[in-house]
Amino acid sequence: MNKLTISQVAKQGGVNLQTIRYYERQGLLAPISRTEAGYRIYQKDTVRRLRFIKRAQELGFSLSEIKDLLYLRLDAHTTSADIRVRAQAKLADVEQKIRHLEAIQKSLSRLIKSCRGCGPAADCPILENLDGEDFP
Amino acid sequence: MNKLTISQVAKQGGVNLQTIRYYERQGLLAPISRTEAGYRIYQKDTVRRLRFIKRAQELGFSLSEIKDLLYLRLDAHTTSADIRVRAQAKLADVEQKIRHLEAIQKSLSRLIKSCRGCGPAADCPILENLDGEDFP
DNA sequence: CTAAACCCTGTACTAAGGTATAGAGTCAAG
DNA sequence: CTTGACTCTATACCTTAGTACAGGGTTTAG
Repeated sequence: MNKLTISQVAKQGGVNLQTIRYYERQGLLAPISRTEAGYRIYQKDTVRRLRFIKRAQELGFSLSEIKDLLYLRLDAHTTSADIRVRAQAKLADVEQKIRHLEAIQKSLSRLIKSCRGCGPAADCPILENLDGEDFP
Repeated sequence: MNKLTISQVAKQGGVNLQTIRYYERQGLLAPISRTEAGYRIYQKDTVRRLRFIKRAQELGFSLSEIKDLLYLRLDAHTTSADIRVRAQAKLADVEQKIRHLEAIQKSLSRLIKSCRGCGPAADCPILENLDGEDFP
């Protein structure tokens, strides 16, 4: 048998059962058919797709971006270059976030250095800085 | 006059009027009093506090953390060291996020390098990797 | 035959940080 | 006195990625 119920898919994919239905609503995952009673029927392949989704998420892709990737893959006109473009855009995205966080890191480090950590909070250079006026 | 209406505060603070009320609900900002009709009355000081909130947000603090900072500052027992501890925790937090994103960056870069960008999507090493099985 | 275990749909809830709208009251100018 | 600008509260909506529950139908084991 190659057929799976929703709970088997969830268990094998390591996700919550509700998540499967959620992915279906989001257009990421569909059962191949239904039983007469309306129960969803899946193939073994679905577990593979779940893994695809999880890995892409780990790389920072959102569900809607992952949906795009999945549809791109289905389209015979899609080339390897098309996929690479998505990956490059995501990389640029991630690098942007890193730069932003590094700027925050620098500011925080500077503030922490400026604070000797003694005296009342009223004199704390960190709070003074947040208050504005004086510091850059 | 040192009194401000809600829309004056919003304009001077560069935020939406609704945001002022939202911050009040979150315990970050309170009017000094109300008119007989129930209109909020603020001081000039409120604009300073708004600036405090915005700067702290830029440093990656959440509103609830900012609320903590504000209450800490009000407490006469709070020392400069208490504030520094918060800043250090936030710095650790930010550095953790940077490391996470750098790991993603590495994986994406590796995948992009592995893809020559030609041929059909079916042969794309990026998609193959997401599918699993072979690659780490 | 019945109870447990499963499945269905639809809805509501979570975090965070707001934004928008409805319906009502208030205030100042002309 | 009316119009427009302002304010009030309460509620709903947005994003993302799910989770939970209610109320019902189905399937399977004993």
